[in-house]
Amino acid sequence: MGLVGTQSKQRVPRAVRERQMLDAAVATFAKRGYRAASMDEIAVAAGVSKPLVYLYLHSKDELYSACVRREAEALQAAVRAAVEPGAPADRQLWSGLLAFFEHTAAHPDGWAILYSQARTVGEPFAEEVAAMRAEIAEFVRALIGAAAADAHCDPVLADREVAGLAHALVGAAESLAGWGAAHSGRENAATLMNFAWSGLANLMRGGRWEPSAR
Amino acid sequence: MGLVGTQSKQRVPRAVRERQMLDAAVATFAKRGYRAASMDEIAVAAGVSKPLVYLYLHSKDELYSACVRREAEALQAAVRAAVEPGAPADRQLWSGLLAFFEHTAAHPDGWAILYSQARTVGEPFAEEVAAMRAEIAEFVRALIGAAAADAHCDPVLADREVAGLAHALVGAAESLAGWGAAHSGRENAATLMNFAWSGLANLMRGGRWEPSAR
Amino acid sequence: MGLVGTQSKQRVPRAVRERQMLDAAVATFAKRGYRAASMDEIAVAAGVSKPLVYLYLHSKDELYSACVRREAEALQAAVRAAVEPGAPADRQLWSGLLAFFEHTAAHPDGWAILYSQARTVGEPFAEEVAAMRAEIAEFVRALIGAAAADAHCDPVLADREVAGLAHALVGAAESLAGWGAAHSGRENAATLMNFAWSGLANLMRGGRWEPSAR
Amino acid sequence: MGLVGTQSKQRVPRAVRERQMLDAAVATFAKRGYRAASMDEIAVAAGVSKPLVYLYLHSKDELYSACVRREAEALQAAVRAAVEPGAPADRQLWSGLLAFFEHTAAHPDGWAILYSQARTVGEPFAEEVAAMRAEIAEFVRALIGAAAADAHCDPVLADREVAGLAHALVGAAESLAGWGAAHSGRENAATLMNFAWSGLANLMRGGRWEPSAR
DNA sequence: TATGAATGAGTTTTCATTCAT
DNA sequence: TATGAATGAAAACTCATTCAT
Repeated sequence: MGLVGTQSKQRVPRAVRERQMLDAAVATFAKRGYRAASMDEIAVAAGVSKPLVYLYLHSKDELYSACVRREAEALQAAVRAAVEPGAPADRQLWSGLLAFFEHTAAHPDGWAILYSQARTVGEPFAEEVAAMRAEIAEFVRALIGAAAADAHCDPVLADREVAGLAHALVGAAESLAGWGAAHSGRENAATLMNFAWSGLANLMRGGRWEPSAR
Repeated sequence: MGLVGTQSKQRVPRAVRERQMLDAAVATFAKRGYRAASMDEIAVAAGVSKPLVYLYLHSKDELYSACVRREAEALQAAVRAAVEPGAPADRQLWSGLLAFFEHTAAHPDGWAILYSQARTVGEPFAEEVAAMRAEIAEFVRALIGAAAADAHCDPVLADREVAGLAHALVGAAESLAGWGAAHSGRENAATLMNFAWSGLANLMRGGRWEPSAR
Repeated sequence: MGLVGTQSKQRVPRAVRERQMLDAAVATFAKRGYRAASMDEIAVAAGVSKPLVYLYLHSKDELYSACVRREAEALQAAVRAAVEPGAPADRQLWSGLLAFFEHTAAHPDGWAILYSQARTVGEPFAEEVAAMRAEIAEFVRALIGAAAADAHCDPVLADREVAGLAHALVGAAESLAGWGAAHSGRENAATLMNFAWSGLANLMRGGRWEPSAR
Repeated sequence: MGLVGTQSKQRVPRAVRERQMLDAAVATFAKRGYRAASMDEIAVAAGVSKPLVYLYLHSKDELYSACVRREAEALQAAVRAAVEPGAPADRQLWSGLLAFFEHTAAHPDGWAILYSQARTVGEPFAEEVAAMRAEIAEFVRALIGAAAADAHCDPVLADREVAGLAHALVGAAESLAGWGAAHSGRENAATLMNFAWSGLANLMRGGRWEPSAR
């Protein structure tokens, strides 16, 4: 006794324990989903007793919210850190996408919580996730807007159209992140840029695909 | 007694009852999510007793699977019916997208089950949904491949690249279907075509966006 | 099989089951108190499973409220049935007290719920009990008022004074009911009448005990 | 450091800390009831950590018992101090009642513990309270007995009858203390004396109310 | 003297599912 | 075909209590 590692009831500072719990919760929620994950399982995964989880995180809802907040902030931080503010719009978009795919590939459980699980309607944290998604979409929207301004694009794009494009791009990225977990972030980012960028460029030049256009 | 409308415990043919139950289940699952929806609530919504639901649909899982199957088939049928086999690829894509957006807008509960709810991992029907999604992606992939062949596109697109594009397109459509519920299917479809088609066209011509391209 | 009494899972009509549950709940709450009584124990005492208790009575709170309501109504009915409306006030009071003591002696558990347990502050049914007590006090107050009017009592008794007397009488009766559970209702009623009635009579004649009166 | 008021973990003598804890416990038990009050809440209210409460008071039960004991002794001391041993019986009763009502009005939380909460059967301190109540009743019984002896009351009152009267009086006082919290102790005491004393006097003179007495 | 960290045991409540008719 | 009656199993959450410092 007295040796490091001999602890039976480890005494660990609160901050550390909270991180352990969040780690365990993210993994468990990712694996099972919100409703199917039990507090019991999370506590076991965290290596503590259930009451301690409640003492620190208060409820299943708050625990999930804390997970979502942490993972969303990490993702946003990664993307934001990657983007060089002064660079041309396509460069910015590329950097952002690259960071996005690399982060989600590196943190699949966090991504599962943000994407697959948290969409679930009816749960009390739905707005937390919706807000994060809206923020990301707005970020992309601003990028597209800036690019359009750069290009002096003539038949100005309607706001609603830009917003729609942003949502489409976000959805495409999310889908690729899920599908392409096995592929490198660079490949995914390139796919999306190829897919989207010349479409955007064309749009900005005033070109439009017309349904009647045979 | 015996008069039409006087019976309280109606004897209704099995097929009709089953449809009532599926309707109620789809609505309830869409509103609450799989776990949160209770068989009690579904039975009440269907206007029958719980044992009858079990008699016909056997279990919550099977019930949900039946819902997913029905809604997935309806969506696929709608898309397939809209596409003219002989038409040029862009025309086919346009028709498919239009049908997709119109169907999801017309059946938001069905769409919620396919998209939001059913993604939830860990649930036993996850594969049902994944399969449907894969089928749709494959359909799109085939379209793109056909278009590429049409265009005699020279630096042949890698299979993996085409699949990635297909997934991106599907994700973009899904995202738009959720975001743009308020907008007309035609608008959404146009947005996506503008967004995606010239990118594809450009790709087929061998143009590529390059990260190094400053 | 087929013999009466061979049931393993008895099928009993809802009304009967509800009464069984209320009986068990009254006994258990009386023995343990509201918080200390567990739904498990009540279910076992009622000879059913816990879910059935919840199916019929919805929650511990509602269950307790139902108990209080039932016992309060029974007590009030017993007292009210015993009082002859036209009789002189002392006669009415006597009959009421007698019925009160006999009923509480015959239903000690019900009385425990109304008196000992239900006074507990902080519980959500407190007002239910307070209301019943107020109703009884009001009934007595009316009796005293009527007696005073009968007696043409001269220095009219202040309303507040009458109300105070009524509360004192109720408290005395409650105390006796608890203490004198072993004694006959008739004895208890006589004790109270002797204790209280000539005091009232004296008051009505204008006599008052004065603190200064050595 | 070392300056008065600078310490955060105050070193306070045991006696003082114990009083703080009892004060907090009395207030909390009064507000929530025995079961609903948590040791956590009490510790917070006392401004100390939970282990310290256990160090000094050992368990929830013992803590509650200590509260009951302290409040009961304070009430008894107040009543006893007010009664002049040599005075005539009615005078003694008057002084005791007055002190009782004034003390309970001044210490409503203490009274709540003794009266409302502690009656709860099934809890391990029930006897503590019952003992106190018995002691008070005995005190009153002695007073009545003395008065009867004073009055050379002829048809000697049976012991059981005197005890019953004492209990009735105590219950009346308790009821008034709860109902009449808003009224002055003097008013309440006067109400009771008027209510009870002439009844007692009459009894002692051999007068009895008879059920048959129409 | 004083406390942050930790838990075993128990609570109320819900739900998918079945039996007897 | 249809249902009222019934339950096993498990979930979220709380609490009195103790250990290590």
